[in-house]
Formats: sequence, C-alpha cells, structure tokens
Amino acid sequence: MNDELNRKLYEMHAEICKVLTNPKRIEILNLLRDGERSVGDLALIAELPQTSVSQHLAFLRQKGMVLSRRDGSSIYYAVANEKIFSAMDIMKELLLENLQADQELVAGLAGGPVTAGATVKKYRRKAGQ
Amino acid sequence: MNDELNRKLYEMHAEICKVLTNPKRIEILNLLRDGERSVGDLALIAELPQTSVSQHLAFLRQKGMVLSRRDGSSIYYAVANEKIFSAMDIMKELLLENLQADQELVAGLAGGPVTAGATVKKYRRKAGQ
DNA sequence: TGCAAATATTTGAATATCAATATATACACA
DNA sequence: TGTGTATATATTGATATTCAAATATTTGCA
Repeated sequence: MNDELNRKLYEMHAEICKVLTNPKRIEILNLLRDGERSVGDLALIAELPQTSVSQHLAFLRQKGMVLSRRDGSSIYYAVANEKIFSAMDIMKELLLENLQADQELVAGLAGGPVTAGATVKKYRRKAGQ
Repeated sequence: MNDELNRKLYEMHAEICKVLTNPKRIEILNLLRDGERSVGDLALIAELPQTSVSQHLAFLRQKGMVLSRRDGSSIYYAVANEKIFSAMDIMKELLLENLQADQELVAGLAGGPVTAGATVKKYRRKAGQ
C-alpha cells in the first residue's frame, strides 16, 4: 500500500545526502561551523571562485541545508540545522576508521600469509580491486 | 603545507558519503540493520534484480561499508561499522525536519502575506525555484 | 540616473552515475 | 566431469554532476 511512499522516502533520503558528496560543499559547510559568513568571505577563505561558491550555496539552499540573509550588498549564509555537522562528523569517523582498518590489513599481509589469512578469514573486507 | 592533504581529506570525505546517495543502497543498508543477509535475500526482499543488488553491494564493499562472508554457494553481507546507521538516522531526521519546515512555510503563506512575511523575513529558506 | 561591488544564474564540455543486459565465475551435487 | 544455482563483473546508453566562463541581477553610492 505505502510501498510507493516508501520508495519516495528513500529517494528523498538519498537526495538530501547528496549535500555531502562534494569536497567543496563539505569545506563550505565546515566554514559555517562557527557562524554565518558572506559568500565573498567563503570564496576567499576556501580559495574558490565566487561563482563556484555561489553555485554550491544555491545547491545547499535548495536542499534546505543553509539559510541566507542579506545585509547591504553582501549575503550571509548560515547552516539551517546543526544536525548536519553531526552527520558529517560521523561520516568522517567512519572514513578514518576504515583507513585505519586498511592499514592494519596491509600490515597483517606484510607479517606473512599464515597470520594474515587468519585475521581476514571469516569476513572479507574489500574483495576485488 | 598540508593544504594538499586537507584537500585529499575533503575528497575522501565526500567520496565515502556517496554511499548514502542512492535509494537502493539506503534500502539495502536498512535491511542489514538486524544482521547479515545473503545477496539473494536482499534482492528478494527489496524486490530488486540480483545484478543490481550485487552492484550496489560491490560499491558498498569497495567503500568499506560492508563485509562479506561466503557460506556454501551463498554470500552473506553485513555492515562493517554500525556508525553508518547513526549517520543515516541523522540525515533522515534532517530530511523530515526540512519537510516539516516547508509545510509550515506553506501554511504561513496561506495565512496571509503580513504574518507570513514576518516569519521569513530575517533568514530566507529556499530562495529560488 | 549611472557605475561599481557582491552575488546569482546560465551555458557548455568533461566526467560520473545509473539501470539493464549480457557474460563470467564459484560452488554444490550428481 | 557436467549441470544448476548464486553471485560477480563488463558493457552500454541515458541521465546527472561538476567546473569554469560568460552573463545577469541586486544593492550602494556618486
């Protein structure tokens, strides 16, 4: 019955996560951690072309992740919901823990096939490539 | 000095977040919430072609988000780090809160331009489109 | 009104992603 | 060894994303 609705929800869920899949957007969001900033400031600090910053801000705005406020000729952006930082932090932790696991895997392989085989036998991490 | 390294980190951070930007991957991850499942089961439950499930699992595996274990002719997948669920949950909360905010905005606009104007004056939510 | 600064939007080319199809591999069992 | 089942990989065409360059809009101020 609400199969259709579920699918729609998954789509929206995936869609909003796209906010975090561009390195420049992540950098911009990080710059907004300690409060609002103007477009020009963001461009200056991140060393990005204004037009690029503006594009990413438009995207973030369209997804409801940032709010904008005009003051004179400048426009200030702020994060709409601080929860985005929690999500970012968790994903970063995941990234770092994965990197660490990979490193341990490599170290294990270097230590000889016998012990290495034992540590990766039950579950396979990153088969292929 | 580590400007280059920072950029690399942002890239990897953005890259790992791609795990969450496909509705089918989100559904698959949700199915793994209560433990491991075989590829066939996942395909059956999610009503997706096996080849599609396999592709998404390969992607998740390549990003280190799932581990696989072979048992006979079946291959069982499990989430590698439960933190991914926290990130998913937060993003979903964000989504729902945004939907709610939009709804309130619409309700405000329907209530007449005077009060509506007052509620959205300071910060702008979703300018354009 | 006209000009400059700040920001936004549009456009096009390169690249990435997706789903579907076809093909390949690994295992179990006879 | 041969066959069937489970899973993986490769390819292809359609669609989406990205970046940068050009252009447009808004505001402040002379």
